[in-house]
Amino acid sequence: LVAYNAAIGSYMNVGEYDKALALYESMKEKKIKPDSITYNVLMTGCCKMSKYDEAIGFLDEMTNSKVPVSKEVYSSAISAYSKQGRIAEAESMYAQMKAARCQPDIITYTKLIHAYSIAEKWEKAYAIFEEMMANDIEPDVVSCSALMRAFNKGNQPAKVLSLLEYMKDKNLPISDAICFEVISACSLLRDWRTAIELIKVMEPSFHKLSTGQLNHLLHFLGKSGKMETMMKVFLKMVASGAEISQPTYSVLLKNLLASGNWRKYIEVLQWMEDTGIQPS
RNA sequence: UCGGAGCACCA
Repeated sequence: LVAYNAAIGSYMNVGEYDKALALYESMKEKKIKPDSITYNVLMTGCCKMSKYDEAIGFLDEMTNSKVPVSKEVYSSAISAYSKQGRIAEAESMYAQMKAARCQPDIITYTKLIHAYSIAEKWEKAYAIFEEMMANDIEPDVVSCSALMRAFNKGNQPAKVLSLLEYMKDKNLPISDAICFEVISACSLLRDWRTAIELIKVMEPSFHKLSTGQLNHLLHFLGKSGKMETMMKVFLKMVASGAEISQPTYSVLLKNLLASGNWRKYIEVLQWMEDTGIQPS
């Protein structure tokens, strides 16, 4: 059983849905009864490939064959529904979970918060967050970032900033995800000063950021007219030995052009050529 | 053996 579960999971991770399914069929032929882990692996695998209906299909098979539904499976089902925008069904899974006396944990709560963020219901997301705390579960950095996402999508940037204060009080680390949510919030509030301060705090860990994140940062700085800071960050990227690719140059050039800084524009174009990157 | 958020340009 364990070997089957692991193998099905591996096929799912590399996108071999048919092979995973074949294994599932073969285990049934051999009278090996799939357990809740088997079903959860199948469901999460389906979700990764956006096969949500198939995921729900496995949930049905699971309940039909009386396999007990674990909290992991409830959580996966909540995601499967919410990612399709079926929030009512996600809510009903949560209700069933409670009815089955299955204790939601921090991951379940985070998925619910995320579900409401997809559904653009920040009030509901916040209510889940409070429910979680009422159940003596301490928010962590992931649940906070999920709630921040919901706040930003609902145009509640001030709430993002107060959540940030809460996190500082609790000594929660400020992850890069949190940072980008806060930057988005500052952007909505046109509060560049707070954003720039935050970027300064992140500076020592620039080398850990992905290229996408660095480009996002440059994009934000440019958009807010902080050309000097943008160039400074860029030079730090170069100095830290990061691979600078064409999209990074595009962001720089676009912003320099928009701000009318054509001298710098030409200079950057020159750097780009020097490093052998073709302009698109 | 299984479950959670976030990541730019372009499209």
